[in-house]
Amino acid sequence: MDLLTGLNDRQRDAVLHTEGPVLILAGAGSGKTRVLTTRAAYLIREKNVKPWNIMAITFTNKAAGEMRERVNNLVGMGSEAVWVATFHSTCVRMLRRTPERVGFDHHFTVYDTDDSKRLMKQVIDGMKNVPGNFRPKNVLNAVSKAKNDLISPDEFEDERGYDLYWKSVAEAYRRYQKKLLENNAMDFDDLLINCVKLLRENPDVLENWQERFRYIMVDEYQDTNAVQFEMVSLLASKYRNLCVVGDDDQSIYKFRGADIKNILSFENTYNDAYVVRLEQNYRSTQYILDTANAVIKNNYERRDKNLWTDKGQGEKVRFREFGNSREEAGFVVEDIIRKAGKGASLDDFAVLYRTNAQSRMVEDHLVEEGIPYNLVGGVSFYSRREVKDILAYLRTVDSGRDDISTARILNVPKRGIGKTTEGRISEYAAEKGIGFYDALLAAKDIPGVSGAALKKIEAFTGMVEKWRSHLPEMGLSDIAAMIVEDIDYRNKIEAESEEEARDRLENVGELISKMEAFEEENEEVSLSSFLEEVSLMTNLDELEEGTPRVLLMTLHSAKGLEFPCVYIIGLDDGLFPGQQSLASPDSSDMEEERRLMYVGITRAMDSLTLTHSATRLVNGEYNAFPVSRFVDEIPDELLDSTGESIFAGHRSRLRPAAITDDIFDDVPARPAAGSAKPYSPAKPYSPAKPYSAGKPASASGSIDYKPGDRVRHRLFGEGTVVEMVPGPRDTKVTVDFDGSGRKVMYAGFAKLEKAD
DNA sequence: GCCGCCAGTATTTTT
DNA sequence: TACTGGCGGC
Repeated sequence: MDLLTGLNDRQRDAVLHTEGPVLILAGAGSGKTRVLTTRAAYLIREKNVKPWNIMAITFTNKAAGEMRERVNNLVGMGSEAVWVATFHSTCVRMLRRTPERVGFDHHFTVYDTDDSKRLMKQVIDGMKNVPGNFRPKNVLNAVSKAKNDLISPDEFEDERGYDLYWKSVAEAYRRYQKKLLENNAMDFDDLLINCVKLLRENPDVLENWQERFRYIMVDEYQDTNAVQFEMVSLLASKYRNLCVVGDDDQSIYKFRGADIKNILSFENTYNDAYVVRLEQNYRSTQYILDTANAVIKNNYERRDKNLWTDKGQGEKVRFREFGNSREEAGFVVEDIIRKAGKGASLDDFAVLYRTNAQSRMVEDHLVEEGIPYNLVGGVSFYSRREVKDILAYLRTVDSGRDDISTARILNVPKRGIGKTTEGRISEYAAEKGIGFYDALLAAKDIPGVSGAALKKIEAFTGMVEKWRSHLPEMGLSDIAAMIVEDIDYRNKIEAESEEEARDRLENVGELISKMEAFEEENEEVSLSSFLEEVSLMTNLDELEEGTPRVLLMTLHSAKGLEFPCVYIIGLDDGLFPGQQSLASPDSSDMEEERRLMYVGITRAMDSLTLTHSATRLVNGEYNAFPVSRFVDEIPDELLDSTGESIFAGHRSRLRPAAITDDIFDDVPARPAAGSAKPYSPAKPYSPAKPYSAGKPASASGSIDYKPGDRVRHRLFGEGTVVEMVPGPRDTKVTVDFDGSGRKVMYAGFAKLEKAD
């Protein structure tokens, strides 16, 4: 039974209990992925379950990827038949088999948030008598909420139609769904909803999938919403071998429709459920865990539990206060430098914050110090304009029913087909009940489309038809290259904006490389399959390993990750917990913020630092904030907060770090935080590309050294340049450091100085 | 049809 | 502060 060696009793229990409903309450860092993967292997090896009868569902591609790899390693032969996928890709795969059952054809496309917004805008523009303040984003939010609760447009109107505003939302919702169907497209929510619909309305299909998935495991169960719950329930209702894993304390996606009650009341839904609690934490030190426990126990809506570890006490959790956010960020960066100087790898560090805007200040300091970092979040590669443009071309070529994509590129790059013409075409399309692209093909019959416009439209459709005719024999990267060539993208984009052109073209190049890679990795490549994979990608999936770098991300993005050394910045009442949760009459909003804090604390393995800034620039104006209440919830004996506060009363518990702290032993003393200096804006800089790990903020820095030269680095001291390789964005420099050995770094980031 | 200016707005976001 | 979207002038 070598599978079970190394597991603790509880974990073993969870693995061995294979039949019937099982709830695994897995605290942070308690080895749940290991349990899930071992469980799959155990089912196959010891219980003779066929690999294809096992399904493991996760939320992120990343989690699915990790699980896949570990299952492959444990199971060996046949492991690829185990179904490991995200909710959304599971739905796509199920829907692709029989899309006609829910009114779609095999080429259906998946709309991302941007596409959905465009569509909703079209819908609203086509409506009369809309209320003021009727913006696509707001309407879409309401619609998404309704969808997550499985409420149809009609039900929505029945429930809330008495109010004029909500009546309009219901109408927009209805029209939006109709348009999606006409465009043969589904938004993210629809993937789940249509999947549930497919299973509910087609007993034969349901039966088929139930037979296929006899053992179902769901990861991060606390984040499931009503639709996901329904989908899992349907699939599991025949064999009832449903094993869910989660931690109610880590439920942080309520705003996306996640319902914590799904995990809290699992035993009510399945009254014969077997419950296993995993409470031994393998990640953090005792001080860190005690801190996490102290904070989370203030929540009412949770299952009581107590995480423990045998890792030892460790260091106390540090808390530092500053007068402004610049000092706060400066401290964090100096501290990282200090620790890195003592031998820590930059990969050991993560800086976590509540809102994305907070990254800027830290980025400034990192850039200034020449420390590589990677920002998770922001604009993802696949949402960049130029990438979406090319993808829209591909989608148009692929299906011709995706009006949003076709409309997007009709005049991109500019070819003189403006709003007026576009309006006439969509009007005609609506009149005839045909698609936008088909209306373009019939442009000559459209009244009001003049000779010049007609010529341009025909040139456009001519190109699309040509590309389409090449589809059968050409690879998709070749098609893409052909498109870029035919539309003269290079010149057009350079004419538009000299400055961004280089970046844009690089991104387009990268997209084509990704296609080539996709063609190499997959046996059966079609344009549709590529577009499908891409539509379900997120910025978290673009995180590449490589040059050691500090990670910057929101607390939300950090869930599921761990780091030896974690900084949580911005512990200000009003920022974290946020203003809305403070003002909310619903205590569950504050509880969600607290869970977020819990998630943040439990990311840390050995070292955790919390910081607070008394003043902060928010939305362009200065605000003063008290210390976060979450800090107050940590008992004094767990905190290293160095002295007492010089702030008058309130919650501050300490004197500013600079006065008593030895942390700044190698930097000039700075003024006390209490005497907050007036803010001086940081010097201008260009932010790093979020998706390009460790690449430089500005590649333009002058390089005055060459292989063989002696150079000096901020962290590693002096060394000799061994090699310099120019890369797409920056030059990779290899240096043999006298003290720290050989390192590879990007020139723009490393800020090497010539030493002689 | 295109470009530029002004006004409005601003958490978190697995897919 | 920083970005986006709408509208008016050319």
